[in-house]
Amino acid sequence: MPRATSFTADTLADRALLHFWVHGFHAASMDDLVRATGVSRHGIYATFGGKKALFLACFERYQQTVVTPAFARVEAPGADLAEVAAYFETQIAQGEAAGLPGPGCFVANAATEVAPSDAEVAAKVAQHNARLKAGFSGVLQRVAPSLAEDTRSSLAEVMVVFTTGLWTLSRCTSDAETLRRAVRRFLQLIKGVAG
Amino acid sequence: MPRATSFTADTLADRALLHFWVHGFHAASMDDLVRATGVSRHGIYATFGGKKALFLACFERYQQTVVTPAFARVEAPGADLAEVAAYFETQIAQGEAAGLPGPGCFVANAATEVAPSDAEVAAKVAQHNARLKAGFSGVLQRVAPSLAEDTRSSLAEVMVVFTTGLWTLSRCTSDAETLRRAVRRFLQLIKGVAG
DNA sequence: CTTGTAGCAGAATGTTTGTTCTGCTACAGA
DNA sequence: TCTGTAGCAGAACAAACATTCTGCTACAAG
Repeated sequence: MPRATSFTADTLADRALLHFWVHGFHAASMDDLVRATGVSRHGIYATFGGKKALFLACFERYQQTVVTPAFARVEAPGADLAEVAAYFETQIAQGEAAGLPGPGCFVANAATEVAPSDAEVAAKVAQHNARLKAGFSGVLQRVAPSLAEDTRSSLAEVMVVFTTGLWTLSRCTSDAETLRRAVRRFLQLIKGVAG
Repeated sequence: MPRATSFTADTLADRALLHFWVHGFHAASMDDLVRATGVSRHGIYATFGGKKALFLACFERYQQTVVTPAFARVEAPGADLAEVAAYFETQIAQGEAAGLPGPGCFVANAATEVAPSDAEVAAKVAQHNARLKAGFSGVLQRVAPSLAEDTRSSLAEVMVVFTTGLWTLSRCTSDAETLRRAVRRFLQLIKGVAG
């Protein structure tokens, strides 16, 4: 029997994700990725087949390990705006921990850099945004059941837009406290309409 | 006397801007830029010195030819939220005219792709965001002079975040009408607090 | 029309990219 | 202790990249 592999597809994707997240797709070379993951070129190609496929795997992994845990509380039955606040806080703190300017949101980065020239990534981004909108919409339904459906829908859209802007700015703004102030004020605006 | 140049630095930057705007920095090769601008490699290098310098010139040019005209009405004395609405509409329509998914905002794109690894670009992005905030803050001061200063400041921050998200989404969302709905709803939220 | 300057197109250069290949090594079974 | 399978590190590769160079060409002045 030959020796076992020293990594799994998931651990490889996790480490590559961190690198793509900070540096983006084009600026991350395979040499960088080999260094960052500790996995040989051969290992990466044998596992995923290429750079683009690795990127897509990282996208999936980001959903599973970052978005789902952070957004689950918003999607949970009974969630209200406090859960939305907690979601924002989690992601801002994550950027802060990585040393600001933070990496922002992997999906928002991919939307800007890769999606315009890649239909596969664009579809995944649209799917992610739809998920956010559904989550926010659920909270609004709970907090303000008397709201008309199209009002709720457009408010959820506003929250998606705000969320996206937050991650874009957290990539180049070195002041997490300003972002926190904006989040608090934004949630007050929503509360003003929704209850 | 030799023949005159068939382009000016400004027209060259204008054409390169369009290409960078849609494709981003890394995905735009010099070959692409030569094709897109109609200016020879020699001409580009003689005028700006390199790809990075060309990109910075495009940034400057974007401020002059896109941001300043579109944002001037917001910065004008006497501007109110209708001018903010017009600013958003101008940029959404611009994306639509370019064929959605639109190119978004050149600055927001640069913030995501280039700023994290380039201090010069990061500084320009920060400057741009400060300008937006100042413009929005001026409108709020006019519309709601009774608001406390820190309330106005954080509301302006919220508007900057929303604006940034709007351009990021307009790059991958094929539905300008949804963005328009979100803009209308967002301005209603602001009005609810400010006037 | 001649002339000479400087812009132009495209070839050439050296580096870096993504990808593939090769020889060696670790290690589970006999 | 042997054996052979399969992972590993690094060399090797072609393509693409930003940049530089070269010979030709257009054109304003005389």
